[in-house]
Amino acid sequence: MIETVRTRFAPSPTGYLHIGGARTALFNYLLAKRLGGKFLLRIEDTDRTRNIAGAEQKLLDDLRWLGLQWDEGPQVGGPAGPYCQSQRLERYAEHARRLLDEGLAYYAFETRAELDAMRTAARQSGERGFRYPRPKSFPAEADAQKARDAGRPAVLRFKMPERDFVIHDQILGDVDVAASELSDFVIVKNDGWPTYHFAVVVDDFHMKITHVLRGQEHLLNSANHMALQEAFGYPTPAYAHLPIIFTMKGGKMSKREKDTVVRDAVKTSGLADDQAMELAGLIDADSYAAWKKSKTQLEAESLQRLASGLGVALPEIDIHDFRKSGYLPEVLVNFIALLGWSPGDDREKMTLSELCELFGVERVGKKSARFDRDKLLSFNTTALEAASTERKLAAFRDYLSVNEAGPLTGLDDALLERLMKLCAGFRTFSDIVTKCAALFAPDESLQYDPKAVKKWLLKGERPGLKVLGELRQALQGLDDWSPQNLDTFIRAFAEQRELGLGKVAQPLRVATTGTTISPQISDTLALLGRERTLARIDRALKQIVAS
RNA sequence: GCCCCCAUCGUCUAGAGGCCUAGGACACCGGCUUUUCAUGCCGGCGACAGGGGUUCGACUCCCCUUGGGGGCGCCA
Repeated sequence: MIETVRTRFAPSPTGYLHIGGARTALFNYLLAKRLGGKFLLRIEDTDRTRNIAGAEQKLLDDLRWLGLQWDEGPQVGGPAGPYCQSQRLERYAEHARRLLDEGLAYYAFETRAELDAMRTAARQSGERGFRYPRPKSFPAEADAQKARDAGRPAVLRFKMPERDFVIHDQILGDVDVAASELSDFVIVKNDGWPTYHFAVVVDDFHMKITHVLRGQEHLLNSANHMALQEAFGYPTPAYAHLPIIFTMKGGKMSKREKDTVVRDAVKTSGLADDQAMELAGLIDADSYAAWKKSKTQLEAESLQRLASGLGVALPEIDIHDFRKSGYLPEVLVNFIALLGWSPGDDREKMTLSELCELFGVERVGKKSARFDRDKLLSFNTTALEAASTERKLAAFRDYLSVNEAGPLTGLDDALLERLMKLCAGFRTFSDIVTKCAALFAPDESLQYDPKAVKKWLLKGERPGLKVLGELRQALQGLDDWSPQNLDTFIRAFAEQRELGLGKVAQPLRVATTGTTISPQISDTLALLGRERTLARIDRALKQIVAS
């Protein structure tokens, strides 16, 4: 009988799904679909200190948003559940018991500080990395209790076989791991919870996982896992270690990139420390100093506050970031698929179902892939252009739903559709917002971009202001406020004064939107309506002349 | 420091010894379209890291060097 292919994605609930995780999830999903198997989702929440409330739900939402629905896992169930490791503790305990009874695991009582000291010493003196010194004889159960009573930690370590391992990797080929590189690693923590290495082996077996696709940073871990599988008599799944995703600068793409961007912005802005701290809403000068020296990361909210205070945009890292920026999920899926994989020809644009047909581990490369935001943007632009109105409308609504309420939030479908038409060529939904938000904001809140005002209204002899005044008068007499008529009117006006259209449109645009960016001017005015257009021009005339 | 992985245009990649004068996409540069922004269209620039082998022949195979990256947790 041919074994059913079963893959899994096993994130830990520490935040939103990020690009690297999404790629891993996607490849596992594709492999399962390609081979007619099942894709499972498992939550690895064995680190109680790192678990973040609500993160699991976010993870699931992001996965679903991408269209990567799991066949078994949280919220859908399945025969191998529960699918949260925190709900499978008895199983790990049984397995630990088994190893302990067979003399394949033993208690260890070092504190973290002691271990740190041992590691430092090992790294300084020896050429080898640190290996935990296995005791001649293993402590008894009673010793563990004694240690705990004395306030010492008690963990369980696995007795690593003294031999080399060969990882048969479907992407990298055979990778040798020397015995000297392996050590008696911890399988049960002091709090009684399993470590990742331990839980993953137990669960992958009981969930009948046949293929494990994960990031290359896990490569050497596989030896640990194989040793454990051997100890339990469990088969080793097929391994495939995916190339790491880099930032354009090189180096693993991680949330840290956000810190880097803001840190650099703080430095170039020359902002004083106390001002920066106030912006970020921080009170602890020491932790701020540590952050500034790249030693720590700021928590998301402070980072966001600091970034917007400095007027810099945080780079998108999490899938949710891209969603908020107005990317299409199908584009993200398409683009992420190309990070380390290619169909083998010049084809680049593919839907999820096409990917399901085409995907294969054989075509996954070994080289790490840089995440090229420009190319993603281009993909999004093209896809948006090609998408049906219904699709775009739904996506636009989704975009608005994940962004804080703005001027466009309450608009009806007809209006949103109209905006998309007027903004043809937009690259993300955010483009539409930047282009149209001013039109739906209250007149009083209008901000004038000083540069735009200077260039189009105040420069030289102020021809712009003069034109605007004349325009105001002429517009006053115009009753048919349709875009067509406005267009005719503006063209005629320009022709009459022998002015280029820009000389007419730009002063109008600045006066009515405060910026040089908006839909075509006739549409801009039509959208605004007669009264508001005139009111805005009056307001501009008054404010700018006064300045 | 030690171990492991990787190496084709700036970036993602095609290339499985002769198909390569190395193809595509993004970026970039130039031009066109244009009332702003953004699209769109046309054209251009642009790579086999270096050195040794193997072979009639190497981008493709082997070795070394160099460069890049990852791992070395009671994180996953």
